[in-house]
Amino acid sequence: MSKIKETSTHYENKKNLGSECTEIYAANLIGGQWTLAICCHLANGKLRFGELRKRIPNITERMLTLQLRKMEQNKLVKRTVYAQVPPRVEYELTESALQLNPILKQLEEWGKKHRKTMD
Amino acid sequence: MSKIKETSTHYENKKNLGSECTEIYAANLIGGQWTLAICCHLANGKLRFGELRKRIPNITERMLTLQLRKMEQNKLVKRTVYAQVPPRVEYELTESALQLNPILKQLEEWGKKHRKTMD
DNA sequence: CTGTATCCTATTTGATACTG
DNA sequence: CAGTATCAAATAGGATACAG
Repeated sequence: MSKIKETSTHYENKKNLGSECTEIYAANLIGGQWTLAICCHLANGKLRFGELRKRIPNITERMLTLQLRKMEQNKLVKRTVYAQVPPRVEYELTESALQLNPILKQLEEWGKKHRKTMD
Repeated sequence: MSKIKETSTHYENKKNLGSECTEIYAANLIGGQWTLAICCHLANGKLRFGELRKRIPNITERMLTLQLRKMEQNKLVKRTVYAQVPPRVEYELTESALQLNPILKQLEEWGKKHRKTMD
């Protein structure tokens, strides 16, 4: 999740597609490899960093951090830091992200049906 | 869109996420950079290769071909070749892809609202 | 017209070690 | 506990030329 170079054609294309077409913009928000996995696990309430890490198989600390930061920027998660030793940080979905849930449910339904047509 | 190496951890992770969680599987299907753009333009009926290329700004022939092939594999588009000279190839959305449309509409609605919260 | 082939750059993800 | 830093691998995307 390195910083995207703002002069590349690739960057331009992605930006243009997203700004012209809102469903593309939305798909880009949830399209990260771990984004929806994190959403699933936060759907039932807030979790700490370490809890998320344990629940999501194979994710590295690095990727978890990067995804959470990106989702925070995109206003999909809220991050709360408690001034303690040892540190305690909790993550939860924003109001906006919660409104995504019914849509994801439908996507899941569609995916189940579609999968059957794939054999 | 190079061939994915089936021994990499990256590949394993992606596969596992997609097979456990159907909404992730579905999101992966529509997550390509040009996938939804192509869907939009095919939503109102079949189009030829060249028509698609003209309507989608900045896409190269290479990327259009790659995306269409991927979508064909994923059973999102149907490809019809007419045995003529010069060649004529038409693309159209499959039944299954058409059922995705209402969901994309909702995603679009959500995106519009969400965008406002981003300032 | 509808693609392929080749080469190259950009971006994402992973492994590992380390810090406050 | 909750991250960062660094380096390397893998994947995606783009430019251009060319073929059936």
